[in-house]
Amino acid sequence: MRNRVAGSLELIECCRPLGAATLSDDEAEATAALFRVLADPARVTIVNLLATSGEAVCACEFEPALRLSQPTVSHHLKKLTEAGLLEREQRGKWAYFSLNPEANSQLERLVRISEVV
Amino acid sequence: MRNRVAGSLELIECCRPLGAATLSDDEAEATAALFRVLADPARVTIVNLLATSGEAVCACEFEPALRLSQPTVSHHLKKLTEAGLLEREQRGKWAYFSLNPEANSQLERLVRISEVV
DNA sequence: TCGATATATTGACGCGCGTCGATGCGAAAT
DNA sequence: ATTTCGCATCGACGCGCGTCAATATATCGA
Repeated sequence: MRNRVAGSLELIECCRPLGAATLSDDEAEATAALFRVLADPARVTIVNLLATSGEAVCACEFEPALRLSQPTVSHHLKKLTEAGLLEREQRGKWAYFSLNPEANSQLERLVRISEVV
Repeated sequence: MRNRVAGSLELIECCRPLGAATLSDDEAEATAALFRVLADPARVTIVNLLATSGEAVCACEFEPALRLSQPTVSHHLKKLTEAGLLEREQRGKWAYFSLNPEANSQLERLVRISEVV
């Protein structure tokens, strides 16, 4: 703090002190983690493709759409699934992915950081 | 694509081909860039503090609230300002920051990637 | 003008992440 | 059982980012 002059009791305010944070350190980290999952153009595209598709999509379809190697696509799908945004379903030897129904509410939670609750 | 067996005309579909992406490469990158700006707990906290404060806040207040050095706080404030989420105002030797009125609409744009337009 | 204070910039360091080739694993087909 | 195919995992590489100390810049007060 810079509002107390050394050797004096006089107070010099540069501004009103901030109230306590409404987000704990853990909550801020969790929110940032969710943002981090979507902070990549490939993962944004995957979510958008699934949203416009409306149904489960085979993993092999993303490779040409993203123009990325198979291990990289698998890596992105795993990150999105771990974050709870995607659901994975095994059909024979194919893996199908779809948007988790709770994805929208998770994203809406992100927007609330800029709104007074 | 893997739906055509070599040496045969038979088609084996693993799934219906995806339609064209509704997001261009540039749009996906721009969306990811906005996510990336908020993919840090310090920046999430800054936005949240400004939202709950409701008014402009002196830069010096963030240093104790975030428990980060002054150069690091300045770095985060710059990133948020460059992204159009914050507005900067000089008052004497103090720098005041506030939420850009367009911040909410920018964040709402992010949510739409998971919704069919 | 000179010193003090607030903020921005620079340079450097370490860590995490996106990416790929190689490999492993499981399921289906022959 | 063996082969083939789809996907996951591993190991490695390069790049970008968060962080800080040091320094520069700017503004105010004496």
